[in-house]
Amino acid sequence: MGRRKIEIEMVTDSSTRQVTFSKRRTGLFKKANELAILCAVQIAIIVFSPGGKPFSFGHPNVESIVHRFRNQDRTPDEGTSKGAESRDENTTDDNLNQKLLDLLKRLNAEEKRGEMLEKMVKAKRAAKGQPPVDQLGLPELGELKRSFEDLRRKLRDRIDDMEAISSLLLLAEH
Amino acid sequence: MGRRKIEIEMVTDSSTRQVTFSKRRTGLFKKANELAILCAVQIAIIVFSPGGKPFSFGHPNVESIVHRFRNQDRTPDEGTSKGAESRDENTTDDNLNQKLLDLLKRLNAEEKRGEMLEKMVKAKRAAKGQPPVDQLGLPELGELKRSFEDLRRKLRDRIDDMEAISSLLLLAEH
DNA sequence: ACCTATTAATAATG
DNA sequence: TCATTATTAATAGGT
Repeated sequence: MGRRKIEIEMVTDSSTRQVTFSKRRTGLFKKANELAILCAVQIAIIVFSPGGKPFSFGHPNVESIVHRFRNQDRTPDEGTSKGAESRDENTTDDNLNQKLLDLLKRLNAEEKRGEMLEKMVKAKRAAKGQPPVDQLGLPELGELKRSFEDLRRKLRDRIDDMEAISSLLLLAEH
Repeated sequence: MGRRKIEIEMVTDSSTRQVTFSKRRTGLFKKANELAILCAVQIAIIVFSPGGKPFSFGHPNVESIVHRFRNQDRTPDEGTSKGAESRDENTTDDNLNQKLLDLLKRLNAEEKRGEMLEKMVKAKRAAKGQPPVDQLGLPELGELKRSFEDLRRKLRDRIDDMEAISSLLLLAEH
């Protein structure tokens, strides 16, 4: 739909590619907005430009949709209301209970990890008098970084768990 | 672009709305795929149908893009390499050092908080024999939920800190 | 940024 | 949901 038809393959000229990206990103976000309004649905788009810059569109916003997606909350409004739906509340509450236990287990694991990091830094400091972190050797720096990244990953998972639990608690509250 | 022009407002007839959703979702994903290929970029779309069912498109996949977005990793290839940039490394490293200390302080604070939660649950269990969480009274449930939400907030903050630290460590590694 | 010839998406219909 | 097609909307290339 332009002056001539183009093949769907990488645009080789980087300047042209950037222009194409801008135009098509605009078009895509416009389409997404129309879809959201026409059909009253939630939608999120994340795209990184050729230069690595993030662009996003969200209706109503990106985070809530990512969150909903991660928690896979199916809320089909297809209201085939079948009254008296086999009270499987026990299952739900068992899940909640199990999730709490898992969470606490992870809390302990990560406390240990946090202590490890702390010890590591302290050991380094003790060994070299009062050397700030920038005095650490390259290998240790790498190790420290990996530890942080690992811890961060675990924390993210834990946050997801907590969100799930919060939801369940909210439900339990009526 | 159909037999007649339509206004961008919610389609009232639910059947028509579902059809519109299907068609436009297909079109949107196709456009997203073209954008990804033409411009060699990463893109993710999450959309919930009018019935609440999740649909997603990801190039190369949704999760990695959401992750990259959350970590806000800017990797602009705009290589305006200015050599020898005024060595303010001391400032940077002092910041890093301070951030590490702050982080460790928070780690301790949250370990305590985690223990509190654990104690709370245990106390409840002890008091009532072996009652699962669903046996907690409403006030206690609310309290537990608030604790979780508070802890979650703190964890989020800590993740931000850790990301900053990771970046700094990456820089320090050259 | 803007223009516009041309292609592509899609609303209505079967 | 699938196919057709009249019509509108997006956009490639040029300025």
